[in-house]
Formats: sequence, structure tokens, C-alpha cells
Amino acid sequence: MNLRDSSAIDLTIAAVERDTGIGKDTLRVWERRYGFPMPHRDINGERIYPMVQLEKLRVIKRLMDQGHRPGRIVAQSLEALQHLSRGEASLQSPQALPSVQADAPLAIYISLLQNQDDEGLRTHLLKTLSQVGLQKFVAQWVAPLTVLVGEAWARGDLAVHQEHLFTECVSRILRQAIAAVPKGATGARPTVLLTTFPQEAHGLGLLMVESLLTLQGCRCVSLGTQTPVRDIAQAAISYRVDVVGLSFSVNMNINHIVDGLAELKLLLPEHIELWVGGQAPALRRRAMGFVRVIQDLAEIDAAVQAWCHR
Amino acid sequence: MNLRDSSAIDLTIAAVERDTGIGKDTLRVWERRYGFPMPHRDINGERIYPMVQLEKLRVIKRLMDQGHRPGRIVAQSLEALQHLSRGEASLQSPQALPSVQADAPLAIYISLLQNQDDEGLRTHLLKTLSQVGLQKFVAQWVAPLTVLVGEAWARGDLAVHQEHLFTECVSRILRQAIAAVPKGATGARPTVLLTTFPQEAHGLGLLMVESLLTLQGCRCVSLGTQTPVRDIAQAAISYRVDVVGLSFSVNMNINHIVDGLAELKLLLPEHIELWVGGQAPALRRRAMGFVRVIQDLAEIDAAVQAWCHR
DNA sequence: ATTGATTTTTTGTCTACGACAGAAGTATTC
DNA sequence: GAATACTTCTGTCGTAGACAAAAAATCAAT
Repeated sequence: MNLRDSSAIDLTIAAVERDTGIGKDTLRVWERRYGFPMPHRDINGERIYPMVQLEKLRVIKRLMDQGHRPGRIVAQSLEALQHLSRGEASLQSPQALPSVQADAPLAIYISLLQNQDDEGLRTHLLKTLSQVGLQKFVAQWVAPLTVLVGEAWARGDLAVHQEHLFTECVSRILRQAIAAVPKGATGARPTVLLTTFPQEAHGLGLLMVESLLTLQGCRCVSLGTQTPVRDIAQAAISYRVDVVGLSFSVNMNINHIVDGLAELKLLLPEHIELWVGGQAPALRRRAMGFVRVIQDLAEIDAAVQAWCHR
Repeated sequence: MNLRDSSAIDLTIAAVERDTGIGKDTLRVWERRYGFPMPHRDINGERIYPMVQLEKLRVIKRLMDQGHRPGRIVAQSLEALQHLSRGEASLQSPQALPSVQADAPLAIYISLLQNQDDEGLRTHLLKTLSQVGLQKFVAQWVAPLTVLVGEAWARGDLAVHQEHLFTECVSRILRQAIAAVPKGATGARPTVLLTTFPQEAHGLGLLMVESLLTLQGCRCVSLGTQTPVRDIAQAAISYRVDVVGLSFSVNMNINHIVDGLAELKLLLPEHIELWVGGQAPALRRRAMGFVRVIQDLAEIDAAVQAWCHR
């Protein structure tokens, strides 16, 4: 029993890829270059990763999302890494994002999440929504909150399922709010198709955008998350949309973004515009002529206006 | 322009993996063994897949989901393959599922989808829901419809985005209906955590199950789709659930299911049960002692009863 | 000191082919 | 027909070397 436990709790390279999001090739090359992770081998010579190494890989992944480079951190001890991630919350963006410090009103939500008080969370959110209206609710509450929650998770203050709880709760509220927006004449407004690439599971940004666009009088077609590139193009044509909107979170692989966008552009008819937004660093770093990068939710209105005037 | 087009429309092996769901290793080994796909090479000797081969790979993937084996089909001509997929709709399951033939009432929905009449679709569904009630709506309408839609897609009668439209529409209705179920005393009923594995994006089954469980008086915690195994365990413990419910569609890789379940079982405390369901063939083929396989939506009530009597 | 152009390092992904375990198919026997 | 043993099939893993794109570091010039 003990024996079986300690052996069965080890993971294959495929499992590690699944759980960390780090590719097999990368795992092997790290082992070769940095000496970590250094898994045991089973009878067939195949890699067997003990749990401890998986933990460390998760920490490494977190740090890398924050801008650290593998060569500097992979070989370090776990303690050193934890010290790193504790010390500096964000060297993320060059101009040092004003890393939303615990505004009193927002901090409430974090503690609600920590207590897993879904009832309270919903109540509070709904109250705020009805007080400030959908537009402000999205721009001034949901968006900063999402960033805050992401940071809290990265710091280890929130467990994954608590972040999940947040997502679920906010999603429901936004979906409901969107459905409640009266449909005016959608005359000169673009029809927008919203979705994410296959590797991107984060759908909250999409809902925020859908809220704002709907308020602007745009017709939105949401495909949910994770639509294959080819299907995005097919749907865009079939629904006769004017714009395809895509959202990318920090976790998205840069290459996937660039390759995917290039491919999508080729599949789309000339007249359909491509708008992208989200937290992914690639959008700021890499310049791509054929897409409209929307840096900020506030920019959406401007983008719609611009479209209306061709 | 022409030159750029014809070169840029080719895909790297990573793009093909993304678009077809067939792994890089597999693509290379097929090339070696069956002579297809046989991509061109760029200046660095790297594989470059023309669009035509991607199309064929999609057809092959479809056929494989229907039970065909690569050795028999990969090398065949595109015409032969199309003939195959047209001819026999389902040799899917050994006992030849009573492949829901176009029941008049259900067929309506297919044509609504083909016309992309989302308004009509919603109206019809809501009408049916209010006529027959949530229980029957799920068991006798949504479930068979989902199968039918899946078949229609496999046959090529429905485009992907039309299937997507179906999913979105039904999801909304179910979510709404679930929220409307009055919460009775949830005394002796299990608390159930619902989600899917990371590779599984299909969330409709989850909602159907959530509907039925909620009607049974169970408390449901839904994490949405694609939760990493580790996070599932963490959430299950944190929410103090009694049961973890997972849903698997046809597309799920068998190995991923088996490995994932084994790992999850190890991470979960002894007293938390593991229920799995869905269309994935693996659930029927492979016997796993430590999970309760729910073959059918109707079996859910029985499972809940069984749990109540320990 | 800041800006811009150059070189160097880093890093993920690709290539090739062999090996093998577990699943699926086929043959054999009771 | 059902249970057994044998054979083929098939996805994944192993090795190690190569290289392009990105990032960092160096140098040049305003």
C-alpha cells in the first residue's frame, strides 16, 4: 500500500505537461540544460516526476508569467523562488502598472472570496451593479477586480477554485445583465463576433467586452471560449459580422497568438476587421499591422466610433 | 501577392496540431508509416502542410472518432474517405445505438440550426421547457438533441458554428432554469462538484447533470469546464463535497481519461466518491473499480438514492 | 545620459529514427 | 458462442543535435 502510493503518485511527462502547461519538449530541454526538473526513471527508462518537482514547476510557471526568465530561475532552490515571488509582486510591465493596491471597496471582495461566501459575493456584486449601472460596473469594478484577483492568486492569497468561484459568479451576473439590455435600433453599429483561441479558457474578458459593445448598440455573436481558428473564420462569414473580437489572458503563449492571428487574417475576408485585447504581453510587445489592438476597455467605445466613420 | 498567399497559407506542424487535435508525434509517425500527411519542407527542412492536407486530416479525425482505425484510412484517397463517412453514419458503438432517427419533433431544431435562427431556437426550446418541465426537458429533449446535433455535425449537415450556436442557446436556458429551481431542504442529499478535465471543452453534459441533481435537491458546485486535476481535488476538499462528477465527450483521449482519473482518485480523500459520465467510449470499454460510471442520465437519480443509503 | 545599431546569449521548438507497451484484431480451442 | 492465446497496430517516449526568433548585453554616436 505504501509502496503503491508513493509510486502511483508520480507522474508521467504527459501528465506534467497537462498540469503545468509546459510542453514535453521544453521539460526535456530544461532537464538537459539546467538540471531541473530531474525525474526518476521507471523500468522502461521513462521519466517519472515526483510531486515535489511538479510543485516547483508550478512556482516557476507563475514566475515566468510575471516576466522572469527560465535560465535565471529554473535551477534555483524552491526557497529562493518562493522568496522571489513573495518579495516583488509585479515587475510585470515595464512602466510598473499601478498595481491596484487594495482599494478598500475592492478588498471586500477578496475577503469574501477567501471565505468562499458565494452568496455574499453575489449579493454585493448585484448591489453595486444596480447602483452604478452596467457600464461603470464593468469598467470600474469588474475589470480591476479581475486584475486584483489574478494578482492575489499569483501571490498565493487565493486558491484556484476561489478564483474559479469569482469567475463563475461574475459570469452569471454579466450574462444576465447583457440579456437585460434593451435592444435599440442597431443601425450603423458593427456586428461583432466574440471568442478566444483554442488554448485560451479565460472567458471573463469576453463578457466584459460583450457588455460594453451591447450597451453601444452593437449586435454581438458570442462563440464562447476556445474556438479553432478555422471555425472562427467560418462563423464570421456565416454570421456576416463586421468585426471579430478576440481576448487573450496572460497565460497565452506568444507564438500561438501571433501564428493564430496571422492564420485567421488569411482566412477572413478583407472587409472583416480583427480586434484583439486582453492582458497578454504579446499584444504590447509585438506589432502586428493587420489587427486593432485594444489596450483598454475604455478604448472600445472609440473603436466602435472609428468603425462607424469607416 | 500571389506568392505570399500561397506560401503563407501553409501551416507549421504546431498549427496543424492546434487545428486538428492530432499530436505532433502522431503526425510525424503517420507520415513515416502511411505516407500521409506528406508535407513540403521550408528552407530549414521543417514541415509545411498545405491546406488540402489539413482538410483531409479533419476528415480522418472525424472518421476516427466514429471508430475507424488509422491504418485503414489514413493512406486512402479523399474521395474514398468522403464515401466512407457518407455511407455509414454510425458504426460507433458495438450494439448500434438506436441512432435517434429524425423524430419529427426533434428534426425541427436541426432545421432551425441550419437557418441559424437563434430567435426561433430559443423560443421553441423555452416553449418546450415550460410545457414538459425541467426534468423531462433535459432527459427527453436536450440529451437526444445533443446526440442528434453531434451526428449531424459528423455527417456534415451542420457547421461547427451552428453546433456552437446550439450549445450557447441551450446553455443559457439551462443555466436560467437551474437558477429558478427552488432550494428545498438539502438534508440528506450529497453535495456534488461538477467539472471536466483540461482537454474537455464540452460543458453541456455538465449542465444537464446539474439540472437533474438540483431537482433532486442536491447542492451543486460547478467549476465550469477544463479544470486541472489538482485544482479539482483542492476544490473538492475546500467545498467539502461528497461527490465529484466529471463529464467526457467522444473527443476525449482515452489515455487522458484513465490517467487523469487515477491521479484524481489519489488526490481525493477516501470518502469522496467519483462519478463519471458522458459519451466517451473509454467509459464503457475500460473498467475502473474506483469510479461510478453513469451510463445514462436516468441513472443519476439511482446514484443519488444509492448515496443516500450509503 | 539617452538613443540607436550591433553582437551575443538565451530559449523554445523542430528534426530524425528506434523502441516499446497496451489496445484492438484475429485465430484457436474448449 | 465464449474464453484463450497470438499478432498486428498505434500512440507515445527516448536520444541528441540544430536553428531562428527574442531578449540581453555591448558598443557607437548624438
